[in-house]
Formats: sequence, C-alpha cells, structure tokens
Amino acid sequence: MTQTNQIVRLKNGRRTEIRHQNETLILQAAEKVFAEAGFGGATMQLIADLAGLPKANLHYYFATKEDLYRRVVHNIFEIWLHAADVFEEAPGPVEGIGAYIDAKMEISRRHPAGSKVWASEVMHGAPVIQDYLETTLREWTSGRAALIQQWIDEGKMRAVNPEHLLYMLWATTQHYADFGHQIETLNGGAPLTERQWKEAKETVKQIILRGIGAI
Amino acid sequence: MTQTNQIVRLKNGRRTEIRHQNETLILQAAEKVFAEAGFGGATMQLIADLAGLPKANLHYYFATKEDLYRRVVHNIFEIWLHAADVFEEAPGPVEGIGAYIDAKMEISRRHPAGSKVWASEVMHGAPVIQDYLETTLREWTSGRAALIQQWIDEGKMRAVNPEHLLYMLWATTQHYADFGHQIETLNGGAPLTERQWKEAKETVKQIILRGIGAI
DNA sequence: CCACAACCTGACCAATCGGTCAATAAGATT
DNA sequence: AATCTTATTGACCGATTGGTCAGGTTGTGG
Repeated sequence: MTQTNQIVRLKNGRRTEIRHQNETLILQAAEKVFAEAGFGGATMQLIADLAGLPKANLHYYFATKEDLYRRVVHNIFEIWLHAADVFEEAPGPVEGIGAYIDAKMEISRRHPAGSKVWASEVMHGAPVIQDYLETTLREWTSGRAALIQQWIDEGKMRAVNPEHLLYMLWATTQHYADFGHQIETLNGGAPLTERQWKEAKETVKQIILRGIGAI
Repeated sequence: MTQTNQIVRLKNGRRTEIRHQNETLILQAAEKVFAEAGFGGATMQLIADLAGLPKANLHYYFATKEDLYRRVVHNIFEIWLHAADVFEEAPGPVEGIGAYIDAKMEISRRHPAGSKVWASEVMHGAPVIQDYLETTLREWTSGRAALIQQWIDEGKMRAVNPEHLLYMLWATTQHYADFGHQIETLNGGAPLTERQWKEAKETVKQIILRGIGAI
C-alpha cells in the first residue's frame, strides 16, 4: 500500500505538485478574505480574484465554501496548538509562560489573518470546530492547568486559578492580532515597529510573571 | 423650538412610544443576529423573524441594513466608553484599575452579544466606526494613559507602558464575552456560575494589580 | 502515438439577498 | 366625522450568491 502510493506519487510528481501549489494558493487567499469579511461576508468570487483563478477552479479543489473554510480553520488550529510545545519542556513558569507569551505574540504578528479567522469562528459559536474544542483543546487545557498547579505546589509561583491564567494569556496575546487595527489606529495609523513589538512582549511578560509571583 | 417639540411629543405620546418600542425591539434582535452571524452573515429576514415583525417593517424604521448595524455598534460603543468613568475619580491604580476591571467584566457578562459585535467590527477593519477610533477613542486612550503615567510618577505603581497595560485590560476582560463559547465548552459545557465569575474577576485583578506593583 | 485521467473554465442556474412600493390600517387633529 | 400623518405589510424586483456542468486542454503511462 505504502510502496504503491510512493510509486504513484513519484510517477505523478508533476500532477500532485500542481494540486499542492493551487491548494496552497487558494488557502492563502481564503484565509485573507475570511479574516477581512467573515465567513458570511466572504464570497468565492473574492477569493478567486485574490488567488488569480477562475471561480470554477476553486470548486474543483474545494467542493464547497464550507469545506474551504474548514481547511483554513484547521490549519490555524494546528499552528495555535503547536505554539505551546515550549510550555512542556520548561522547568518553571518563568521559562514556560515566558516562552509561551513570546510564541503567541509572534503568531499574532506573523499570522494576523489566521488569528482573526479563529477568533471569528469561536465568537460565532464554533459551528465548524466544536468537536475540536471538546476533545483536543479540552485535553490540552487540562494538561497545562495541571502543570501550572504543579508549579504552584512546588512553590514556584503564587496560587492563582490556572484556567483563568490561561484565558489571560490567550486573550492578551491574541488581542494584538484580532484588535490589530484598533492598536494601529491608536498608534497614529502606523503598525507597531520592531521596538514596539518588543516592548509589548516585555510589558506583557513583566506584568503576568510578576502578577503570578514568579519573578 | 424646545417648547414646540415638547408639546408635539406630549401630543404624539402614543406614536413616539410605538416608534421607540419597535426600534428597541429591532435593535435587540439585530444585536443578537449580528453577533451570531457577523454583518455579512446576518440577514434582514433573520432579524425580522427574531423580532417577530415583517421584514418590510424593519425598513420602515431603518432605511438600510448598514444603518441598523451602525446603530447597534454605536449603542455598544457608548456602554463601552462609559464603563470607564470609574477610572477618573479613583485616587490610585488599586481603586481605578480594580473598578475598571470589575466594570468591564460585568459588561462582558451582561452584554456578550454587543461585545461580539464590537469585536467583529474592529476585527474587520472598523469600516463603520473608524472615525470614532480616530477621535473619541484616541482622546480617551491618551487621557487614561496620562493618568496611569501620573500614578507611576507618584510612585503608586511600577513603570509599565500605559498603552500596553490598557490593551491588556481590554483584551482580558473582553475575552470573557468574545470567547465565551470557548470558555463555556472548557467549563464542561456550562456557563460560568456566579462563583466562577467572581473568581475570574479576582484572578484578573490580583494578577494585574500585583503585576504592576500596585499591591 | 494513443488512450486515459487530471485539470481548467465560460456559461449557466436556482435560491436568496437587500430593498421598494402601492395599498391598507390605525392613530391623532380639527 | 372628515382629514392628515404615521404605521403596517404582501408582493415584487434587480443583483448577487454558491454551486453545476459540458466541453476543452494538458500531462502521463503504455
């Protein structure tokens, strides 16, 4: 089975490459349009125009608008989830939470569109990824909450509710993507500079790490 | 002019009452639908059904979908803005920021739909309230930032970037409305209880006030 | 070179959208 | 009771939507 698939893939290298390239192109355009207009406001025509393809071509690769949307959301969810790998290996809250804040701030900076799509999906009741919330995310959360509790028991930080601390981390870091337009407006219409991003990260880390008594 | 208007209003009491009642009814339904479906996903028919009125009746009170949406957003913005009156009268960060967190958490709890509409509007580039961001909100923000800076100068709290502190306050409190569905899912599918809301408020206040060195 | 499969796309369609309008009902004014 | 204004609504309309499909092109294996 695996061998056959590999042979086919080698022989059809050109074909699968075309498919992969076009799917990526469409997914990137879709992420942008969904972020800017929301699921309801986005149209297949807009996505097609941004991708530089005829609309019918989109439906060749993605059967429905919802299928395309689902793929976009799943891609973001993966990035979102793996940003927390730094959490596990850390010896304590200073390193673990500090690195997590850095990682999530970087996601907000590098993938603002994806973050908005994710926020929008959850805000509208998670019609597409409800099962993920109930399985993967729930496990992830209780795992990290347990780790935080362990740090508390070991005297590495003050006793705070781990769940609410996690919500604070999500909220604060995600804010820089979701409300990026508001921040930019309040910043005189200009995006945050390299220095300002650094200051944002430092401020958030300082307040939270000090707030939980880790430093 | 004023006297004439008053006479007219008294004489037309019944009429203006009908108008006021229907506008309120429509605005409440619209807030809910816009929050659940976004501007693009919301339809006048859905709003009409939720309000229990024929669609044509909506257009009698609100010329266009955008007019209706604009009114919903403005209403939220007013609530949002006046929540910060507590800020000004406070002698220091413990009272000022503490009360502000309480007020904003209460808004997230009592007006989750409105908060989502506001978040959605900003997330999509504030097409309707961009002027408000550039005028009212900008003044409001620089005013509060100056007050925070004053507290810092008076030694009432540590030196942190006031803007980023404000963003943290907005993000954290608003999160309980915008991501309420996610929180509810992680809470076993049940809304936060009275006790959990209280714990959320306390955790947020503790971490932030301690994080800025105010307690 | 042929046959087959994957890829591409202009033209088209039913459904739904925001919005209009003429006709009617209800309330207020004289 | 006559008259005027406001409120109500079913029927309707042009525009746009997601999605389909037939027919053509391109790449691949034999």
